[in-house]
Amino acid sequence: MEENKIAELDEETLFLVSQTFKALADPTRIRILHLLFNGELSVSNIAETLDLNQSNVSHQLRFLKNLRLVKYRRDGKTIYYSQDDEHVMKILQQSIDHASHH
Amino acid sequence: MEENKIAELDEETLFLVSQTFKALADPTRIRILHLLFNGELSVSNIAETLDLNQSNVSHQLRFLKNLRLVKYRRDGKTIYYSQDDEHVMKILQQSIDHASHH
DNA sequence: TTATAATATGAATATATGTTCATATATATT
DNA sequence: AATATATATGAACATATATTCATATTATAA
Repeated sequence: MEENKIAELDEETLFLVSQTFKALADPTRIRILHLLFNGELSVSNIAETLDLNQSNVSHQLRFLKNLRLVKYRRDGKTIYYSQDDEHVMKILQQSIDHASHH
Repeated sequence: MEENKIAELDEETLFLVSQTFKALADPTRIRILHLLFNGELSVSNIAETLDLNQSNVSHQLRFLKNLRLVKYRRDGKTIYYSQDDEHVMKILQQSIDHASHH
């Protein structure tokens, strides 16, 4: 029988994983993603709902967009953001559930 | 019918979740936890294996211990660390698998 | 074209974080 | 008791990060 040895961690995977968790490591970004559970929202809508600076929200959304955790569509002057990574959203949901039971 | 509305995020849960993901957001800590998939290891063993400063490993282990992601036992001069949060370790494993397929 | 609204961007800044260095603590050995 | 080994700790430092401010961009409406 072979040992159930865990595979090596290559540099690229390590970077990707750490970046993804970094996205989830900030309260503001968690709140934004948490909001997007309910569906797409405009930047100003997110900012109002969470009582955040528009610029701040825009910066954070860019961060999330670069990691492809969210996507957007434009409708006139308004840009609607929505989730774009089921796996990460599921992990976030699980972790919130897990943490909220304490 | 009611809408499937997502519950509010209270301050404490938000903090806990962000802290947990912060633990997973650093490459060094990911490498340490990844090593611990295979079982308990001493501080010096971790440091050697990952080619890290002993002090650095010690600091990171303290961080992980404070979040109860790892636990330790002493045997003489040696202290052995091991994983202590199945849920988080499962999430890490999933995320590594997910990321390594790209 | 001018004005208005929604969003994005870059610079500035304060704070957080990761790592190293020097040293302290705890245990074992002689 | 003196020495050696394993780990922990605190200070220092460099870098990263989150937020704000001022302004640019893009699209609509007057």
